Amino acid sequence: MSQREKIVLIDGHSILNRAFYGLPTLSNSEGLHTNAVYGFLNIMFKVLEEEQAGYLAVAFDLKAPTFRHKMYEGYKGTRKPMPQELHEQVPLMKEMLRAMKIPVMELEGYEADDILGTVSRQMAAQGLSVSIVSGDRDLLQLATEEILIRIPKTKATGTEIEDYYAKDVQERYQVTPTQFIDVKALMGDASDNIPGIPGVGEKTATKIIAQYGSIENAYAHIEEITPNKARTALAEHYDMAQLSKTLATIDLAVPFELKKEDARIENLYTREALELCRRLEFKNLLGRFQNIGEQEEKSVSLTRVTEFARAEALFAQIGGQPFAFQLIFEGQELFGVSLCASAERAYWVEAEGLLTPEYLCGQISELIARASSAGTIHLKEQLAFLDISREQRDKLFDAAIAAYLVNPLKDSYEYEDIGLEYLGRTLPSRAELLGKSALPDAREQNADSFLDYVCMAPLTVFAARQAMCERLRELGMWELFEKIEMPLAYTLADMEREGIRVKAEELRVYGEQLVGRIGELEQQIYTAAGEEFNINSPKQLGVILFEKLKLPHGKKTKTGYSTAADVLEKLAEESPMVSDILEYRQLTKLKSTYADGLANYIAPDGRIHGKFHQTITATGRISSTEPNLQNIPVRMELGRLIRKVFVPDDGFVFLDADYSQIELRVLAHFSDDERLIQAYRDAQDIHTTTASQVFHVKPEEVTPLLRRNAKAVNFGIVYGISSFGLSQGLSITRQEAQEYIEQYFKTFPGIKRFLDQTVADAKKNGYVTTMFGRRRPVPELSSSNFMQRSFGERVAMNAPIQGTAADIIKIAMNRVNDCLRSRRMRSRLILQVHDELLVETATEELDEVREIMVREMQQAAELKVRLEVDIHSGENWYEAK
DNA sequence: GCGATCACG
DNA sequence: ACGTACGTGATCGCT
Repeated sequence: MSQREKIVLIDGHSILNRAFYGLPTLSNSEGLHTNAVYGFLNIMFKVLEEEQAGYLAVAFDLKAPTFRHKMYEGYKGTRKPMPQELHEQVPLMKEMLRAMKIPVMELEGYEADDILGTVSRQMAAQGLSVSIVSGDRDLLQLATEEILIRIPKTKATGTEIEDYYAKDVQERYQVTPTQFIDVKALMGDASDNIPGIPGVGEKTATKIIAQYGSIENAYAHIEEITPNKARTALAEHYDMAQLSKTLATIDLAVPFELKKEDARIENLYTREALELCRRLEFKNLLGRFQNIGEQEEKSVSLTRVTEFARAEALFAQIGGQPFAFQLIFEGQELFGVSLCASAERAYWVEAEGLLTPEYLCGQISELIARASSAGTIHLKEQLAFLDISREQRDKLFDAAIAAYLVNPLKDSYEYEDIGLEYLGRTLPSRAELLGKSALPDAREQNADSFLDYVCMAPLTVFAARQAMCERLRELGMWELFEKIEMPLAYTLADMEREGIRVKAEELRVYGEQLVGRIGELEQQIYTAAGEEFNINSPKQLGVILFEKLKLPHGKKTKTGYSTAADVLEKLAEESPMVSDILEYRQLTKLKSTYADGLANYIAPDGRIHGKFHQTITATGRISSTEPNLQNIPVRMELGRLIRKVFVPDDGFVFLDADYSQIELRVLAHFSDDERLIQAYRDAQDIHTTTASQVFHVKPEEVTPLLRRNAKAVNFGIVYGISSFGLSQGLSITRQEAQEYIEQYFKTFPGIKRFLDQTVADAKKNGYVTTMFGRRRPVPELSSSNFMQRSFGERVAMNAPIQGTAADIIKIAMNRVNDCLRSRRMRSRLILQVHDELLVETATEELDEVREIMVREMQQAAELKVRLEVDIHSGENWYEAK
């Protein structure tokens, strides 16, 4: 390897561009796009490591016109503007370079190319070996025997770099680097608006220059040039060719000087750069800042406590101080508890011997009772072990819920996410510390990492809590957090503990009935197809339907023909087999997901204890898993029958209450639209009223079809209307859908005003909010991609509506649950399905519970229209709907 | 692990 | 021109 000192010169905009288009969209919690900066840094680090260079500088273009503009007004005139997502990353990139003390070279009147050309010559003259990194092949003209041009390619497998010294250019393009200019001048360059010679492309240009060496020499031998077309073109446009050559020539004598010493790489990993990497959430790069991390690392002492007396002393010592804790468990089994009352000292008390799980849980409950506050992560999951009285509840702080409210778009709210976001610290994740091991194995195999792991959560929560609370206050979400979301954690824990009773035997019988019919259909389908195949494979089904049977195929998916229900329904007339397939699909769905699926979740107590999640959805709704009890069939009768196996305990009945069109009512409230509000005040059927007003017919003349259309429009409005979406929903043309929408907005001008205003505000702020202050960031709104931006607009319209409805039912859930429990009633809230609550009601409490549910649901929020609640009782969920 | 499909609000 | 209705989760087939 050469002993000469090396300098790397980077073509800033060009590499940012490459990185931007080569990497998927990436943004941090502030909604800043970061993929170009990230990709740039990766390319930069890769090159520096490969070359072991001691010097580095980056050149950028400036906005100001260059000498080329003065020479030729069309120069770069029609170039596409940089997309906003890339544009906003340019200042971030420069900030990062400044933070790393890397010189940024810019000069008014010149392009980065000219600076790179000039500086590369200066450096080479000082005896350095020079590499220029660019995505732009125009720079190949700068290659010499000493100056290397490096062109990175972002591929799926990583970044690969093409290297060009002068001889490599010759080899690859059959011309010298200098001649490369002449080639470009002849063929022109659309992206730079270099005009070139009409009719001359790369092939001809290369041939001419390879033969004659330059445009000038070619012109001197103009009569020899072939083909004829090229000869006449060059003869006619020689002036243009010379202008093009001047435009395409990189200026090597720019009045700019890079001082070698300024470009010396001292330490890229400065504190400022670390801060910026944290802000941009470049997790993978943080490891490079290890030294700083270590300097920052305060000495934290972790203590494992296994003796009863020491545990007693510890609990006594923590006393009434604010603290953070984490119960560590798997399933029902508690392994111990970690806790801390300072950021420097954490303890792990292992459940062992005299330190029984019951004792530890009792001690933690006791500490909570004595303390003014206690923090943890994922409180709901720990409540099974704790006994926290109603009065103690508001002392508890769940950092996952807080982090979710601050940014509901993340997919994880573990301690490492919180450490990074609120403390700027990269903490080792569970996978890094323990791998895939179960807790007892991890404890045995690596006691030190296990101790690190269990202490991580309380230390993080203790340190981050204040910042998190401040952030919630700044964002106007403190009350939402304190009054709705934290209490909800207890309500959800109660619901999960109660579960819902399921008649296992009846469920089995239901499944058996399906099996018979599924077998019949299967045979019919095979017969019609003339062969056996897997009907559940869209791929195989597509081949049968659209290739073998030659049925007309509708839309396609990425992987082939679509066989989705809406496509098949339009084909049902073509062949009875298609109807069989649709029925087959329906039945197998019921069998696998519901009959068999649900049976797997019935616990020994005869009940299903599904989980409700509070930190999943972008809008504030809760979600349900293991199993999902929020998507039990109801729309089709056969599916709906499954609800008969969901039954109340003996001596109880179900009371099921649901909000009537809560989202449209929320919209009426937000929009203040007189007609919509009046419609609700008059207690009319809202879809009929909409149909009557939009289609200008008397209410009594609204046909079922008109009502159906109006209903679809109302749905569309709530989803963030678009003519395309509505046309899909109604199977009509986009033009017709557009007319419906225009008519609708004419009828309800307040709604149009509100939706427009909401989108405008969202674009200005970058987020939307609900009635109770819940936020949803909408980073898609600043996208230059039409599809993404349109999605952002629909989200901006929908999230405040869906989110406010979610806020309201959460309030109602807390109140209903609290009311039942504080009155010491036997009835229990057991399910929530977005606009519906199910209470397992003691027979003797039926009237009282009905009153409580209706009252609390109606009064959960005060809107400009009444919140209507429909309520039904029954011996099972089917009857109670 | 991901796409297609379909169950719900 | 672009080409989707908003929000979820479970199951299946396939790579």
